[in-house]
Amino acid sequence: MRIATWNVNSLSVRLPQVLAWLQANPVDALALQELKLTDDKFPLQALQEAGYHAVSHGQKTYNGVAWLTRTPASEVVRNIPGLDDDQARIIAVTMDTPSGPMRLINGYFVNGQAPGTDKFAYKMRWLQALQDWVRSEMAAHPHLVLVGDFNVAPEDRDSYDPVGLKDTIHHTVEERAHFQALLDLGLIDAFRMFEQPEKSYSWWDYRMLGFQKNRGLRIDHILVSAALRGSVTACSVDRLPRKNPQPSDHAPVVVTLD
DNA sequence: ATGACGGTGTGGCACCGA
Repeated sequence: MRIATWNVNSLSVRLPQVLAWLQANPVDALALQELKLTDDKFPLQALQEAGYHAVSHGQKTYNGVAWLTRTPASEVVRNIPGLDDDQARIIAVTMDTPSGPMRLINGYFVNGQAPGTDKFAYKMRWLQALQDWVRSEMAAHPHLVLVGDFNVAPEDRDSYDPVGLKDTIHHTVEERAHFQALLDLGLIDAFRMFEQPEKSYSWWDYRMLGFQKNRGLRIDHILVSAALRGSVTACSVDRLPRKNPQPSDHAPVVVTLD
């Protein structure tokens, strides 16, 4: 079984690439972020014709998340329960698998702009609410995967310039502590379970030849619960879509489970 | 220090992303 996450930076623009990628990579579930469209504009039919069920939590202009699944999804939750949030950043579903139900949480985490700003304070509040909610989700669902665009580079090796960017957004002690707190709940960073190429990233700035120079960040993650750890056999970034004409600035991350 | 690129909205640019 394969599960993937991809920040597509506008599903309207990227739909042909998503369909092409799914044809080449027929994963069992794909989490999308930054749809930048409302649910009434969600391309449900095209995705169904590609063989996927889909549930979305859309929003105009910004944010928006969705799950595409091979089998129908149930127990759909949109946004963090109890958090008053006008931004569409979370969608969670349960998917039946051969080894039982699996809880799939997809997040488009807050960017945060810069430490000291209102947006950074919102990021901290949001991360705390997420942590509290994920804790309860894990108690209810032993087989759980938390994926998405975390907007956090967990360690120095996840950044092309950890010295120059020290304490800037994605690199702050506070953001990294929140990422660590998710690991402390018992989640495991699937990507780091395996040997990886040095300077592995999932996002590259559109500007200044960021991708060509591999000036990127690893901010898109797949975390798995302890009960799933033994079944994870691979996890990697697929850089190919970043080479497309009109690419998203993010590349998909894929995990394989037995 | 700033902007660089790309997407969106309703515009002649501003805002946001990371």
